[in-house]
Amino acid sequence: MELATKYTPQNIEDKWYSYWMKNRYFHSEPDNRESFTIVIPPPNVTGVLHMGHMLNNTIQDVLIRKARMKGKNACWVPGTDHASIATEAKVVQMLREKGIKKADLSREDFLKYAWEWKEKYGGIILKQLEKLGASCDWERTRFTMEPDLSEAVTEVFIDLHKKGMIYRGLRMVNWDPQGKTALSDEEVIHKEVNSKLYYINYKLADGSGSVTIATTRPETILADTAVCVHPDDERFKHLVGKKVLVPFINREIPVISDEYVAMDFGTGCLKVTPAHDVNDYELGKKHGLPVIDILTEEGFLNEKAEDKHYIGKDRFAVRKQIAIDLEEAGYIHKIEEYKNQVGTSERTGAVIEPRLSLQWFVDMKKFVAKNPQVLDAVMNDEIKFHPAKMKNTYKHWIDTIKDWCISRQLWWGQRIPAWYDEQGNYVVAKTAEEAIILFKEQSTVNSQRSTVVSGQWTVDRIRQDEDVVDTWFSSWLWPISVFNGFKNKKNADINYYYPTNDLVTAPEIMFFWVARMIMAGYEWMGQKPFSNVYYTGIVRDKQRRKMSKSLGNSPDPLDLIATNGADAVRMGMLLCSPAGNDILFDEALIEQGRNFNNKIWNAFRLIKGWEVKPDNTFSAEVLQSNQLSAQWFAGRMNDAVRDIEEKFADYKLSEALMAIYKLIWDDYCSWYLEMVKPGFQQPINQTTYSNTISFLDELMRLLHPFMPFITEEIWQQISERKEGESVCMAAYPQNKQTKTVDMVRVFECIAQIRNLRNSKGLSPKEAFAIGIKTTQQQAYSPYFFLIKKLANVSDISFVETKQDSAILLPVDTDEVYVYLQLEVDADAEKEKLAKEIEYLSGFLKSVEAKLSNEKFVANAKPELVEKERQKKADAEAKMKVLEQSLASLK
RNA sequence: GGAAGUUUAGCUCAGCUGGUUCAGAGCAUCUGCCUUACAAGCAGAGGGUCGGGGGUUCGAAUCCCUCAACUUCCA
Repeated sequence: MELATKYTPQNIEDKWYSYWMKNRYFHSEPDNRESFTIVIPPPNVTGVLHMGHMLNNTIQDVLIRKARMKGKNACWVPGTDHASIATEAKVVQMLREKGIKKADLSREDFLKYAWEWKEKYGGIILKQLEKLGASCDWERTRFTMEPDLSEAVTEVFIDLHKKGMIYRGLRMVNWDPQGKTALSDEEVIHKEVNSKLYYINYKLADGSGSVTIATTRPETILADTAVCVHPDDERFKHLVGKKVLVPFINREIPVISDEYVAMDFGTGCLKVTPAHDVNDYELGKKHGLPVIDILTEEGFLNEKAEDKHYIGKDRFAVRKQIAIDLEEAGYIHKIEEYKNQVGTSERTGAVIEPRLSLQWFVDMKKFVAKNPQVLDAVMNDEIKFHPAKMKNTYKHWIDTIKDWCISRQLWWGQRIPAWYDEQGNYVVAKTAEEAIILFKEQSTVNSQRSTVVSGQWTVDRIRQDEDVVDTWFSSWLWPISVFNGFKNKKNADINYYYPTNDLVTAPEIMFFWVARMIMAGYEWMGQKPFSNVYYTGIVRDKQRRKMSKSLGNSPDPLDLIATNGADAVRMGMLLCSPAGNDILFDEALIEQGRNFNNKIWNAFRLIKGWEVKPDNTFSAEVLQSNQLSAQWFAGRMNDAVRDIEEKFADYKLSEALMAIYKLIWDDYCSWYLEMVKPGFQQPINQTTYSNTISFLDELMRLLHPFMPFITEEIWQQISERKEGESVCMAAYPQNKQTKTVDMVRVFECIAQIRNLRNSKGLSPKEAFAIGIKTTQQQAYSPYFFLIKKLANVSDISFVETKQDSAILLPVDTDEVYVYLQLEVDADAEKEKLAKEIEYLSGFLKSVEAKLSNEKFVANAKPELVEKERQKKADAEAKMKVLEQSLASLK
């Protein structure tokens, strides 16, 4: 059957993925082999595959496939996380489209809809990963909200609470008025925005004048409870202790002094709004100021704002309106353009409102103090970061760690296992029944302390906390919970797979996830969760812009796969992504991958088309040449395998891939295949054919982790394979001791002749004879056949002197004479030679300078000095050749 | 405002603990070829004062100082 000249991945990829699945190659069960485990960074159930996922999962797949071929028991656990805010928003929107309001639903009904939604759409992203070729153990797919994993979350919450590392407290938190929930610090993204700085006059209550404050948030003046100046500020000293009136509502508030105020910012007078600013809150606490919260959970002004013009309106609408009103009423001193940082919600994009509320927190300082390995393991490389520079950022975060706000005012997620009685006392327990027991115990303890706590505790008289925990509070348990390490601490899976080996993730979630997994690992397993963390870059477009839906600059990965094949896309992504560097994605990269596919495909076509005959029907010359060629390539491959192994060890995947690319394209295709290729419609000898096939077999195995599909297709075709065999499970090539063949001079000779043809415009079809002057005939004599074949030379002989008409080509320290009746441009030749002599003499001079420098000879390592001497000798020999040929031109 | 990182060819990046005239790879570019595996290809070629300045050293892309630009993280 004739094979097409172009490789078409489409049918091939689906065919092999089904084959792999059918044979369950990706499924892992504990056995006596060494384990190699990766847990996927669970994508959101709401997610669809984007370029970042492509990169991230390609890398994981390369690592896991390689480990599998190395004979390890490879297990890549897939799954998704429930993404409480994002999913809840999606479900709310879906309901709205159906005309249902969330507020009209009970929690149970809402969750029913949410689960329905999850069942319908939650698996999309995992299906998409199959297209990429991801070799996940799909039988182990987990979801952060499935019962076992949820139970782990509850247990961990209770455990931490018992250990005193979870507390409930009234704090200033990051409030997302759109999601109507608190967020952790990590979920807030600071953005610089253009805004305005309003200078507003506050009248003194005694009528003796006014003070001017500066603010970017004039709507919050209605929540002001003081004006503050610096105690050393001479301008305002006389005002301290007086009262000023809040515009419009004329509330009397004091002028206080505190060193917190920056005298040189704005007017030096700061309005203090404890309910709506973190710093003001602290200031308020210090000075005993009242807290007036004028905002609702949606960010609308409430009745505490007093002025009915503004009550019930959105904070931004009020900001505009009040600015106008203040101006009209003559309160505005001036308005300046101003750039400031505004926190926004990572999920909804809403501007974050600092809000005082009662939330649950993890005491992170205590946690880290209890588990010092969290920092130490990373710093001493027990957990290696790739690239290592990420350690700095990690350390900084740990050193300045802040408490983690884990409660979310949502329904989609694990409900906080805290129970309240009618007096507002609470206990933390798994079930209502257990809570009641705890309440009773607590009451006994309390009454012994003679504090009488009244109350009857029954299931219907206590209520569970309405809130759920942060999704990351599930995710940080992932490497443990996917193996049921909480449910059954000693089960076979967790014993076998934990700690996992590699984690591949984006640097953006180092704090969200990586750091917290490390914390959880030490706290509950007493061990690190993984040994290596590979941080991928961010996928950007050519203009370095982050790829995003809103910019529309991201190609659809599935389209890319459909048109170019997964192998091409994988290669395109990997080639340009050294660890930790952003990748500037360009479809031209995929083209390179596609071309590479095609190159491999055509090499395969060539070999497949050969007619094979027994060795004894070939001349000794051909047999010897082919044997040497095979030896040479075996040596090259062996070097490459070693090199690739080193690059893998350093997690330099793009370099490893490049090494394979060059091995296949340059060494195998451009050199080896050309060396052994028989003439048109000529047969090839059996031994060479077998060698060529086994080389290709090995190359396919080397490349398989990067380009799984084409390698499988070809691997299956080049030899008889048994049912159930796959390159997935074939042994990864290993470095072995082989006899290397030095063909450097032969290659250079060929290159020089080709170069001559090129520069002289000679047809490659026109053969000519050459003579070689060398002291090392054995470097050439076995290769006459090859030189003739690859450089189209008709005859080769060793000579002592150059014929007048011959053209001289320097090859190392040898001379190659080309016998051609050719007009030689003597001047141009002379110039060329002169240039080279000049270069060499410069080189010699620098070497001699080194050698005559006593300090160099004295200080440098002896082998280095020896090397320099060798360099000198070589250069001198080469110089002689050049000078002779220059002389011969004269 | 605090911290870290980056700066090497047109582009993306390698260059470890100083030591081949050390400046390298892929892509792109240019030249010549439809040579029956592949034009998605073949054979070649050209491209860089290693961000600027200063220092240490026999010797600096590599170490130190300084300036500049960019990026990221934290507040």
